[in-house]
Amino acid sequence: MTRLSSYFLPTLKESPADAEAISHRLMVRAGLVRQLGAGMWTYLPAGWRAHRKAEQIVREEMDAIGAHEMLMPVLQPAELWQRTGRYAIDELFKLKDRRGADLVLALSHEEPLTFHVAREVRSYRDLPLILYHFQVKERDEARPRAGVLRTREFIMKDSYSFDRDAEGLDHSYALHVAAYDRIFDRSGLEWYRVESDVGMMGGFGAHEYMAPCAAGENEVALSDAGYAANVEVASAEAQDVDALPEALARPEAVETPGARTVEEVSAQLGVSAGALVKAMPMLRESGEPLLVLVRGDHRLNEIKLQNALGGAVRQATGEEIERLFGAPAGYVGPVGATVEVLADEALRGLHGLVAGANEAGRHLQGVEPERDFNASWRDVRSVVVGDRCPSGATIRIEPAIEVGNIFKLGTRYSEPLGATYLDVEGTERHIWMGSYGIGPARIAAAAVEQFADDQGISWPRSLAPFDVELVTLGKEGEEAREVSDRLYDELRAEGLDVLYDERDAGAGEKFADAELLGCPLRLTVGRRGLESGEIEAQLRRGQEKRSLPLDGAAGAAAGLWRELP
RNA sequence: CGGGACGUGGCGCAGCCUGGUAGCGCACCUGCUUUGGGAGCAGGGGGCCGCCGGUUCAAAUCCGGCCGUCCCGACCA
Repeated sequence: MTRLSSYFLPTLKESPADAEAISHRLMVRAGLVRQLGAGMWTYLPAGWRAHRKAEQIVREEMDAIGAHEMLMPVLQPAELWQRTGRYAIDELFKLKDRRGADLVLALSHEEPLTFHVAREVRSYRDLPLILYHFQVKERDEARPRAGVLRTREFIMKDSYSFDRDAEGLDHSYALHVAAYDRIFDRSGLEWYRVESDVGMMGGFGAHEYMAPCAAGENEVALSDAGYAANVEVASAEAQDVDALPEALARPEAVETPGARTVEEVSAQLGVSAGALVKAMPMLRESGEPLLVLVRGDHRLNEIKLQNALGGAVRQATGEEIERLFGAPAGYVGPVGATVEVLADEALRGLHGLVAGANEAGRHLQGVEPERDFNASWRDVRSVVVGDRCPSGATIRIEPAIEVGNIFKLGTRYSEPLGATYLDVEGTERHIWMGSYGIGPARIAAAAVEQFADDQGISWPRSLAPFDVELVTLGKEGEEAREVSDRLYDELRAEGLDVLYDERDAGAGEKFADAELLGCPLRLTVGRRGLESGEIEAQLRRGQEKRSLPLDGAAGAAAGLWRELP
């Protein structure tokens, strides 16, 4: 029985002062969630219903690819994490029990599941296997934000695939791609599957599922030709530099006193930023200096750089620049450089460039790569709007929230945790793994972000906390109330989840609350409609109103509901 | 972790500069009226002014420290 008069749905007329993101404001205002602390959120009954709707979609599609649901603890021995090297992660909550034993709160569950599989799986006959659970994750986030979008504790569906070899992993990965595509279609979201960085998960090969929305923390590069990648890894053909200076027979020095930045140099010399060579002094993990070059109007993408180098790099400090690169910051350049030089592909074939002269207050004009300096060529810049994707279509960039991710882990965890099996020949081999996450809370919040209007939330049918909100304007003892009570039972008999607003409140207040909560269909029973034998249906998305004959209204409403987005 | 802002009934805010019995709107409770788009009138309840310390005859107000929360950036399985 979900009668609003006895339900816990505390709605707010005004947004909390500290709420910025649309989903943050509306989910609080609609009475779905409440904050307990930074990055710590309570789901109130209606919010939890939406969360569970998302979970159920995920559960059904995981089961459909033969995955098996289970449950693992959040509290875990630190030792497992020390073995995989992930104990050092800053986001990992670490604690001790009363005897002083080291424990962690899991931020993901590769370690415990691999531990179990290592002990139970012996033979190739036990593989492949896909296991999953919905469990709380704990992450000591540097900055929780945007309500429920980035929290320190959240529920995640994480599944893990265990295969005999790389081909098996490819198959498990493909199964997940298919399942995830269906999950996000069913959830009613606008979404993209994009190429992504593997990040701290390790492994090789990854995609992210992104829901475009204003509050998104990620940027995705997209093209009409179907290109879709996180800008962290996106690759595209650069636009030409307009007004490239004319080529010179050899580099010529020019005085550029005080000009250290691209803006200052291009202004002083009157050339476009794209005609400059931006030279960034970096240090590899080993301490080896490395000079990285990108076009002046481009930005270095450190993730792409690290992936290209296969190791970590960092920017050199001012002191290191003078000592290892032989020039003050702002005047370092590739011509005559004594360190390793790595150049971005977008510089290839250009001429008439301006680069640091490796002495204070001077730059070189007319620089030409490959004639005036040698470098190894890599794609290490961030793509920008207007670049061309591999199919030649124009790149656009949209903010988006990551709602799911899939990783090919390989033997990243099976090796340190000893997860092996015996193959047909009796040879011991490491299990090939994949890991796959989905955040139901983010699915719900992304839906709020994508479909909200001035009146409030507008849920997709598949995620709404209730299918129908039934608003009665009749009071106890009146005909309209009796009709509403009957309709409530009939709607439930049609299999619909109904929130019945029979509060002793004004019509305006009820309508406003219904629109704020955002159930896809609102039915209104009032004296006015009954006089002509009708009740009113309002489709939340678009707020179109229709009259339904009172006779057979429940069946008609159910039919209407089934056609909603 | 760097930068910025804010902590005053449940929510949104004023009061602080210039120290002197804490206020407004919404919400809440009671009564009457009202009832298809956040009603009206009357009455009423509720605040360690984030915490600790200092200055002062006197601190929401001035000073110091701490804690908390939000925003930008860095970071982000």
